[in-house]
Amino acid sequence: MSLLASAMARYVELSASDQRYLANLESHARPAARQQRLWMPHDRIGSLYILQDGWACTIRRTVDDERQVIEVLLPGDIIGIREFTFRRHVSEARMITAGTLIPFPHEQIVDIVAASPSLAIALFAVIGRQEASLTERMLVTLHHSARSQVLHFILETFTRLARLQSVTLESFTFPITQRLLGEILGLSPVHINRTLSGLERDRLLKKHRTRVEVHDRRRLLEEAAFDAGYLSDEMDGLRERLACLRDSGGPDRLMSSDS
Amino acid sequence: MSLLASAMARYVELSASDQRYLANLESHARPAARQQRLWMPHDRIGSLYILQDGWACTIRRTVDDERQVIEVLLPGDIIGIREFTFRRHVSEARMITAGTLIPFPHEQIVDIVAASPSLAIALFAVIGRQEASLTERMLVTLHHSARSQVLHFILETFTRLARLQSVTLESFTFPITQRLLGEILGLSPVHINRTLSGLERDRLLKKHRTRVEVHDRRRLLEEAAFDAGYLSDEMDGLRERLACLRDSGGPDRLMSSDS
DNA sequence: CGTACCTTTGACGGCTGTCAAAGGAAGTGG
DNA sequence: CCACTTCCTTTGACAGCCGTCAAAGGTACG
Repeated sequence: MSLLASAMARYVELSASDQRYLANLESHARPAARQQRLWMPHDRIGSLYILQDGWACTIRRTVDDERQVIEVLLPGDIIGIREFTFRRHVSEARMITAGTLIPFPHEQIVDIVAASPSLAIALFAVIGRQEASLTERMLVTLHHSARSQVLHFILETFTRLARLQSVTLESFTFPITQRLLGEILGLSPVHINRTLSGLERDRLLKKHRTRVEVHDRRRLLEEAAFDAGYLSDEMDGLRERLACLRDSGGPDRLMSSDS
Repeated sequence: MSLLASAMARYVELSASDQRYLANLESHARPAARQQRLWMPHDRIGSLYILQDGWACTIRRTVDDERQVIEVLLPGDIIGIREFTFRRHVSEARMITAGTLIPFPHEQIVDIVAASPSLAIALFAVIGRQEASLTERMLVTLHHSARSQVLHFILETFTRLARLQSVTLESFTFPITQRLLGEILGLSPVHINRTLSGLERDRLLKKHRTRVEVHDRRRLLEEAAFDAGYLSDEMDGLRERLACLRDSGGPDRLMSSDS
């Protein structure tokens, strides 16, 4: 199954035509350079991008031109789904590492929603998880120390990575500079540096270049106050209701606008 | 047109059957007391509520049992739309003032999405605005002083109110205690008090009981760094695409599960 | 090989939290 | 209608986390 299809299948059953549709979308992948910009604030909404490979992020700027990263995107995520109902972007989007993108026009969401209730609900689920992730970050940001925030973000990212590929806490890819980590958590790069030094001094973990090595898993989990509940795939009642729809013979017109 | 219908009609054209469906939903309104709880964390997802009258909020708790308000809901908002794709609530929801609620089972979203692409897209638009509001708060929270945060929240709330009823900046309803304002912005009630005192001392505005009176509109706008762009109703291309669907004769089965 | 960016370290200041206590307002029950 | 209780508001003192400024060394990319 394709990357996107398996992301959606976490939430709903995909019909054969749903899967064909998603596979077809993915057939137009193209490479993206490190730091490449996908859009800027005030740009008209055009393409959304499925991130097939690499890391990306969306960014907002304050009036003082400070940067705040809103979300960090990993393979399988849809870049821009947050804003497709707006006329213009408020955020900036760019690649963090080099990678691969699958662009598709934002109006196509309308076709997807019209043709497949299952995919529509899966999109709601995707957006809901993104939003939950954001509220979780807000909670940690407003009520915990810089140290907890750093640990929390590292654990969250690890958990998301672990669903995509085989990774171990002892050492995993983490291509986030200290400056960028500051822009994610809303902290100054100087303070991020002090915090990471402290974590290394206390033998909790070490970040070197583009990797993180966890040395004391138990204390890490303790201090991070991380509860993966908000990343849960579980839904309630919706799959069953969708099944009813299918049994009663809903329409299936997804491939009609196929390119 | 009903409250909910006009909220949705901001984003898409509603067919006669869409409007009938929403009007039918609203026929089951019931009163809700001040401070009434709608659900608690870990409750199974059951009803969503359309807020017809009064103010409500959703809340998350940190591990230290501090409270963080995630969203403040005004008449026309859907309480719980954020979490309907989860199995259990992570947030708490409760009324701020007394009001009126229209409950409906969360699975019904599936029927709506299956039957009306327009309503489905409108739901995406609603969720998108909520999320934009959240990222905006995050931006202000992480990069501006308590004073700016307070001004920003007051202006945002005023702007939302102004779309519902005729209100003037000079004096409008604001049933938020200083403690609650602290829980919204992630600040201590003590500091909220100092900040409000400062704003009153500087002749910017005065909050007394359940009202806010703005004395210096110009400086308020200046200091709040408020840009209403993220509350914009505008969409791009989606209405047109929905119109194409209608012309090509999509299904219309909304009233089939009517109660 | 040079330039730009990232990391590291020190000094200093300020915004905001915590603790504590008292006065005021509002809702409750008799 | 009054008394009581609870919650909200206000004020002062003090501490600490984190931002800013500055400078230097390290690393990577062109």
